[in-house]
Amino acid sequence: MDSKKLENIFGALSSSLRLRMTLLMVKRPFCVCELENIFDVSQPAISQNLKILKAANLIGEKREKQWVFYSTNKELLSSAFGEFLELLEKEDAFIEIVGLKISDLPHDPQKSCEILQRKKEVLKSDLLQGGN
Amino acid sequence: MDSKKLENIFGALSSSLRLRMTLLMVKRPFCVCELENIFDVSQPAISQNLKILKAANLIGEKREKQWVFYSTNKELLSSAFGEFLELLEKEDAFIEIVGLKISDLPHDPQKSCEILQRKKEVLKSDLLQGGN
DNA sequence: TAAGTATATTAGCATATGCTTATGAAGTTC
DNA sequence: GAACTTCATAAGCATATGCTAATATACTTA
Repeated sequence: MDSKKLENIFGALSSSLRLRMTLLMVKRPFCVCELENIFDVSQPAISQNLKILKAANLIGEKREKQWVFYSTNKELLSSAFGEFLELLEKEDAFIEIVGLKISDLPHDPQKSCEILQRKKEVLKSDLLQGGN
Repeated sequence: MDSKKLENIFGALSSSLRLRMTLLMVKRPFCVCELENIFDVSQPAISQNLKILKAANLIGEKREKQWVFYSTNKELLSSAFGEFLELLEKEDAFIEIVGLKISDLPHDPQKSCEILQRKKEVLKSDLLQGGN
């Protein structure tokens, strides 16, 4: 579970529609035509949002006759949140994320900013950035 | 913790920059000028993203001399995720979210869709929608 | 109080998102 | 295999998002 996967999960759950769909599909599998009527958006909108949830691995699908049933992957949610909370505790997460050791930076913001500015000029910015 | 608050939290964590900022500020408080140099975006971009994190209550701020120090509200994250997982288990979450009892819907998608379509025509859509 | 520093806000712009309508593809049923 | 149903994809458009540059505000210090 890298941070890109977490980003996708959080992004998938950041819309009201997808959050409600996720909370619904945890109860039992639903097909697209049911979801379309429950949430009062067009069928393509449902499909598109299911695609986003699926890309985040938050739902699974199962074809049955002419229907496709989608259901929430509850285990993934639990484990993702758990791993995120672990990441918060992890002492060296700082290094992985910004390429710095926490001990490199004094608490005094004046000194800290000087160090960072120098570092910024030396290092290429792509070492620090991971896109958006 | 209603679903709107969860939405804000997930939205706040759905960008790479804000996710990394959150993981960083859990280690110790940081001021804007430090963050600006760490993440190689402009100072206004940092302030704007801090504002989003703060609106989701994910960070707290503490003024000290001319600096404003921001730090991650770790407890909120734990409790938010916990409450979301509880919501997934909650039997009647379905009712709150879509205004229907799960027992109203047969598993047979053909019958289920018919019921939903009738319900859709009867009920105003604003009972089912919560915006995006 | 003037100058300097840190942060916030505004305006503007490029890109992303999220819907709708139209269409395509795949499976079902008669 | 033709009509029907279900779902996915594409095109188009309006709005949201996220940055930068410019400016304002607030605090600090001499």
